[in-house]
Amino acid sequence: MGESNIISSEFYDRQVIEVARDLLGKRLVRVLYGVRVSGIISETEAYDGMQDLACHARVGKTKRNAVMFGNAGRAYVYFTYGMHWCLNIVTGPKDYPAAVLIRAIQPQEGLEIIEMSRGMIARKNWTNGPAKLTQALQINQLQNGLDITRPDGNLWIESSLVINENDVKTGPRIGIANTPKPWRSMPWRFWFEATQQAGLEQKL
DNA sequence: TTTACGATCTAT
DNA sequence: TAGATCGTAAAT
Repeated sequence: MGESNIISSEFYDRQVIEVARDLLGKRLVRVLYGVRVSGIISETEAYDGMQDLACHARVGKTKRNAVMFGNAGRAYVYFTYGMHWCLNIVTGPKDYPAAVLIRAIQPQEGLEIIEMSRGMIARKNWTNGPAKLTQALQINQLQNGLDITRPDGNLWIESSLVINENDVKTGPRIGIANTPKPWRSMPWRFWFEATQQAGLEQKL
């Protein structure tokens, strides 16, 4: 099922900032009902260790954030705002809590399943937010701690587009207004405009 | 046990 | 711009 180019743990076992940038253009793949459901990662954010006061790990290791303290290449899926699930990929060495939040994807495969998962919502709003894409790909607490460097969990990331440095935008992370400086303004959000990417716009 | 607050989304 | 909605971690 096209699993030959699954990204391996070496990719994730690096500085979280680098991984967050390099995940742009990669393909997030979910297998549901035996069908590939996928999208190109178009927006990410890096959360970097206990000193980063926007990171869940700032309070130390807890039951909730324990996965972040584990090996790179695992899914850290957390529940927030009483109703939403968000997907992160753990990076860096064991016992260093860092992860990349996947904030948006551009749908590519399994559009019927995405439409079914998202209900009667405008197509452009299917997966343009961290809790929207988990809804679209049916990701929840069952995927927390999952090894995404293997195909058997039905969730992984494949190499795909290469995004030019000129097309990468950066800025402060979203939704952390109460986080102290300098962490509130660190430019650790990465994204690219999908329509600028040749080959991708035709598929959108 | 109680409280305050979210790494958000949606309708208004 | 505000309401939904509840797990989590710290305070009581």
